[in-house]
Amino acid sequence: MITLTFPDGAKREVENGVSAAQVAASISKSLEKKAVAAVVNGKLVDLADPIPSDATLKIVTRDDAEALELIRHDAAHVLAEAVQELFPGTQVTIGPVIENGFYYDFFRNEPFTPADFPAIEKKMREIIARDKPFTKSTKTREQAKDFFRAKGEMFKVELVDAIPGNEDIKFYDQGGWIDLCRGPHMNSTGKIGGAFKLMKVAGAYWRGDSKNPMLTRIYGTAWATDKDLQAYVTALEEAEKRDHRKLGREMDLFHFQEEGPGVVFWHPKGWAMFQQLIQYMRRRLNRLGYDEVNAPQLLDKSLWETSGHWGWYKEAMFGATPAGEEAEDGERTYAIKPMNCPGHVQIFKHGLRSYRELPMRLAEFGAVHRYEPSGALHGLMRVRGFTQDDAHIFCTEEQMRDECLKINDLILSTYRDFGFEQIVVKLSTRPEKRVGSDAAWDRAEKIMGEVLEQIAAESGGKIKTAINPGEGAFYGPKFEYVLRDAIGRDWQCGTTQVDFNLPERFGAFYIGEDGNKHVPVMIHRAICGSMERFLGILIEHFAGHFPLWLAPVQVMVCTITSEADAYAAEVRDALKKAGLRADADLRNEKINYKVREHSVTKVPVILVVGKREMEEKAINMRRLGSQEQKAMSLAEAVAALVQEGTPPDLRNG
RNA sequence: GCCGCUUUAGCUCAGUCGGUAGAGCACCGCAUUCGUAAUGCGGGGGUCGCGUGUUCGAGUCACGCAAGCGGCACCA
Repeated sequence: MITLTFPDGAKREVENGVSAAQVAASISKSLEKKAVAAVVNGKLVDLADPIPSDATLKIVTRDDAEALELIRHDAAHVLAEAVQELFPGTQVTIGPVIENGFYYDFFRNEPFTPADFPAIEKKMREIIARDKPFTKSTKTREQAKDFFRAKGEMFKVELVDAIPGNEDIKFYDQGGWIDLCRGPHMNSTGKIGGAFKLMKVAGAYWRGDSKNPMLTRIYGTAWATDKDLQAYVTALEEAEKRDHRKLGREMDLFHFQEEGPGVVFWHPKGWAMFQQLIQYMRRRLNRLGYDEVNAPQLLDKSLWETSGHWGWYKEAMFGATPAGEEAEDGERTYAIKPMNCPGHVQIFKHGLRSYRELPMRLAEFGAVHRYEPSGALHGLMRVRGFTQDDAHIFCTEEQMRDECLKINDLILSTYRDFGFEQIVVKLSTRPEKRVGSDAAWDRAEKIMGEVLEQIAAESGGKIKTAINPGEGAFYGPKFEYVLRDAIGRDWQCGTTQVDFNLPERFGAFYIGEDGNKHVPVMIHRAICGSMERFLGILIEHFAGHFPLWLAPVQVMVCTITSEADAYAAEVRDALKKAGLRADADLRNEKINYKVREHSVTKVPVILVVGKREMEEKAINMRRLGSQEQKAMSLAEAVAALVQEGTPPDLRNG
């Protein structure tokens, strides 16, 4: 006999090796019917699995949170069966659960298209209606491979080979259709229900490697209830509405055009925001002992050979030579900078540096260009020309830890100023492609690891941390700061990279207290990362409804009749004089029309002026997203807007 | 870069079987001076992404290229 402990603490003695299904049946008829899987000792398992020893047991019903991933996983299997039934000869590969749904990768000479979805979904519903049980069996490695070879499923044969030797080769049968699977599954296909939908087709490399063949991936979403599915679809539509490319056009912030793939044309309004962002960062850096510099856009490629970038990243760099055939240095190849570090090392190297000058913090809003793969480009989020809020800190090894913590404070407080509270810090360790000795990497990673622990400890559990093995830069380990936006998407923005290599490669040194030459440690760091991308994130985070200090046009003064034109200009000028970005709409249009137009372009404050206001030196204020009207004197309005429009770093308290 | 899809007016989109292009908004003009999300009337605007081919004839069909979109891969 074994003892089972239920979530409520109740215990029960049962025969050794009974299944959760039998336990459920022994508790009640209704539980037997509702049970779809079980959690044994914290692990999700099949309902039919025998329970070998004393354990905690939770019977999972379809309504439980644990069932959702099973619904999705089971749906992936049903998708594969449906596809093979409809399109014989299609090979199946893998079909995992992902956030909000599942996908399945198929190999077929003809690609699928969304036009195939209705037929596939119909077939899936048929299979679900059959409500066949999922039954598990195991095969030996050879049996498994023979089984798939016989069916021409060559990708599956490869998968069998990839399963670690100590693991069972498990199969799930769902009414005759059988797939290799680690499990677990619910007890029958009928439990999947109807709240699923195929979403899109896409290409994906077999086993995630671009050297492998391309498969066709079908993505689906699946939920416990139709209501959840509908909520998800609605959320997607909402996300689409705040797409920064759409808002960028509607708000007249920027554009792209064919002659400049991946480079931004910033319009006056977008550039106003860009400048606000830079000025905010600049003020913060000034107070923290950074010196702003500017290094050349174009430098002889030898500098990048020295840094190692030419070796690793040549394919992703823009080269440049003089265009005239008669040019004196026609033979020389320059590179447009993809990074600011070599430039900053040159500034550090210029003149003899003393340990007294350390830490030396050189900051630059550096425009860099990278030849990103065409398929990677995505609005402002991934571009070929962008501006980094970059800085390099030259310091001693002893100062490194403290500098990393200061950078951490700067990054976290910056994100807070923009309303990002949920942040994850990840430590990326040495990649395969790297420079420098293992001893140097050991030291750097050790210190970074300790700093990471300190960051987590000091945040009181608010900041989550993680390790990304092998994801570091080629010259050193790095912290990646990932923030979560208003609709739950994660973005990697800030980064801190510790570098024991580049200063040495460039022959940078300082004179120490002992009178000898020492190589400094270099810390690379960015807060926003790319200003373009950060603005894209802000646009989507705020859905265009920016806080007043960031809004491209802060105030629009609208007249009701032309009688008030002169007064409206006076109001606008008063606002401008107070440092606000204001404009006046004196067009001969109805006030409804003006209110609508400026609301559509998301101007946060509309000041309406008519005869009444003109006579009283007053305004009538309307805020974006509200229909409320507030009458107040012009002086009051200016004072209130100046107060509200003050950037967070300049506010008192 | 890879797979798939898309590209028609500034924007959103229609355009049948291959017969020489259309709407709404925007823009311009006139009228209207009006109190918080679209005033009316009139007008101008397109080498149908670029190129080649098929055809008597191409926005429409084929091929190539480019850019964009959705993924994958990549992201110093």
